Amino acid sequence: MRIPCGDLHLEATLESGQVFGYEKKAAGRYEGVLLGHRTSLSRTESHLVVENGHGGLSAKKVSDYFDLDSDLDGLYSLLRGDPVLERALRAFKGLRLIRQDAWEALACFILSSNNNVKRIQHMHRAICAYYEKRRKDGRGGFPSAEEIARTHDRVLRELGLGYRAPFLWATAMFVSKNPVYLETIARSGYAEARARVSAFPGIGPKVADCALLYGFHRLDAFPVDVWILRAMRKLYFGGRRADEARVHAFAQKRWGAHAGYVQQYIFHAARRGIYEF
DNA sequence: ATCCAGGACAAGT
DNA sequence: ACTTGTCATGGA
Repeated sequence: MRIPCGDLHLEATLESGQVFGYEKKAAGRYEGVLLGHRTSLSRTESHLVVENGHGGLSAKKVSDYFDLDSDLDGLYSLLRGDPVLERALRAFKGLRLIRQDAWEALACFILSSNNNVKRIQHMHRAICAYYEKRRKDGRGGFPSAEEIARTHDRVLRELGLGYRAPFLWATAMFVSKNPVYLETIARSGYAEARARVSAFPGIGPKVADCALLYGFHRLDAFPVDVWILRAMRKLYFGGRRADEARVHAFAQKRWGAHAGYVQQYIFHAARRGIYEF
């Protein structure tokens, strides 16, 4: 399948810490389970190339997944008006926020606390492998809340999740017993949605923002992790030790509905050494 | 070996 | 309201 798209930075999109299920197989080529389908992803100059052996994926679903129908011109003009953000734009224009599965995003970012991207990817791979192996059908991808809730949390520890295992298990239990709750969150305003997500065990303000941004496409969410904190302190607070809450409030006031995208560009630029800390 | 990683949480000021 | 110690685990 070939999808016309001039403005998608595939590498930045898949490697900027918003999804953990894609492996780079070669320069510019990735493999992973996209909306439940095993795929290989790559680009030409003008198209996104999706190889999907078993079928079942439509161009529209993929286009929606990569947010390709959203016009980013408003974001780009905002980024160009700020010398700090302009540098990130120049490096990673076409970085897009994926509309990934809400449950998977929620689960993955429970695993992200006090952790690094490489090991989160490793945990994701271990979890998928475990559940794929014990399924009757050959279905791939991240386990549903029901599947995880059915497992003993000792299994999750053995998969290497550490102290996060009981957090993930308890959240899976709640979500599987309250199947419409994620939709309730999706319909809530930002503050209420953030409070609801934060009520899950192992989810505080930062992970809640990640879940809202990546799992619910709430573009006003602004996750403040250690990278964002460092970058924002240096770039916007003159090196002062502003805490997470102040940085969060500053970003939402300054960037509003674009805060989530701004965060993604700053985060990736900081991690890739654009701002040289 | 010690420190750090897309933090959360409880306990102590 | 703000600071501190602790929680598994692997890589640097």
